[in-house]
Amino acid sequence: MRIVFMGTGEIGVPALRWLLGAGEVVAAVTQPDKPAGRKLELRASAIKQLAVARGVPVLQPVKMRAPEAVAEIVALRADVIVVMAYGQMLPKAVLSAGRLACLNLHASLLPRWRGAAPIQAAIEAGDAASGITVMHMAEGLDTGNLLLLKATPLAADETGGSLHDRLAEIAAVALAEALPLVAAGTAPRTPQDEARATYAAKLSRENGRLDWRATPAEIDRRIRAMNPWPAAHTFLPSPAGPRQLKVFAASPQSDVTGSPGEVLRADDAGLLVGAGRAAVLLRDVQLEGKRRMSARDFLLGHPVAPGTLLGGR
RNA sequence: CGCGGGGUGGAGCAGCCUGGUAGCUCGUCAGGCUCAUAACCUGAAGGUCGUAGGUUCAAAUCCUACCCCCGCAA
Repeated sequence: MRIVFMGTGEIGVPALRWLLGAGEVVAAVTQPDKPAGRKLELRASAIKQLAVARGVPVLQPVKMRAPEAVAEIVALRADVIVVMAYGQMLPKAVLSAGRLACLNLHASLLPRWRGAAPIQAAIEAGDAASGITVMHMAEGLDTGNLLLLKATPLAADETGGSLHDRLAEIAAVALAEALPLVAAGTAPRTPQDEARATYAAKLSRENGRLDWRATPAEIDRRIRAMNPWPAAHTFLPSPAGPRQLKVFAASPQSDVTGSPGEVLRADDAGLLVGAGRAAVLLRDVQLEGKRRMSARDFLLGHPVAPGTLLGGR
């Protein structure tokens, strides 16, 4: 089977790796290298790096909708096109460029959490489970007919990072189950229930801003969802002005009461901060310019007096 | 040359501007107090102050180059 893999994000790596071992990957299509990192050096996507390492041809069209780009894809005469976290909407001409199918792997149980940030959305919403959906691509945003879904329960301490990594592996397994069905012509094509569709918009740093008026449980979910990126954050007052403090782990404290954002206690256990009508214990933090560390270590060198108000800027 | 913070005993930080005995909070070890303790008291070990040069009588501190870590922005 001639397979074309289209993807950019790290989450697609296990799926591509599985494909490389299972079939004939005739090309990997990924976003152009972009300046990234502190030096703004050009960086190749994780997908490109893997493809190059395995000697698979790489295509990096700037605009997928451009006629030349479409022509390039069509010329590959793919049997199946597999898309995961590619980062661009695909024109109809590309969707139909796969002889048997054009599949998309999506990191949620569709139709819940269509869109760019389904992983974080599931955790922040407190969902009991997430998963991978394999669907036949359609022109809309994650609206294709369903082929199969593989669910995974969310742990109490689930983070965006842990779920991301797990779903990446599940995606490979899901693909391994879906591909034979496609080859046999027996792949299901179940329309999504539009009424149950929800959307997870692309994240920005603002999504990580902590609102201390929220309940401890909500704050904990946001912190876990945004860990490690874009990371939940608040602001710590200092003589030089508010400094950003990222929070990577915290525990809700229902038996403590404090006003929103007020530091109630700072000790070996961490920073106890008023949240909603209760409190949250910050255990893993990172001050801007510093490395991530336990709240305990942080406090050794950055004493925070009880009464300090977090969040103001 | 995208902007900025930082590299100081095991950990987190101060000291640097205004060169001249290495400081703080913890940790570790030993002893003491205590019914006991993560509490308290006493003492001890442990540092080429990122690397390489330079200035100086003298450099953690000033100058130059390089390496590494991190925040922003992408």
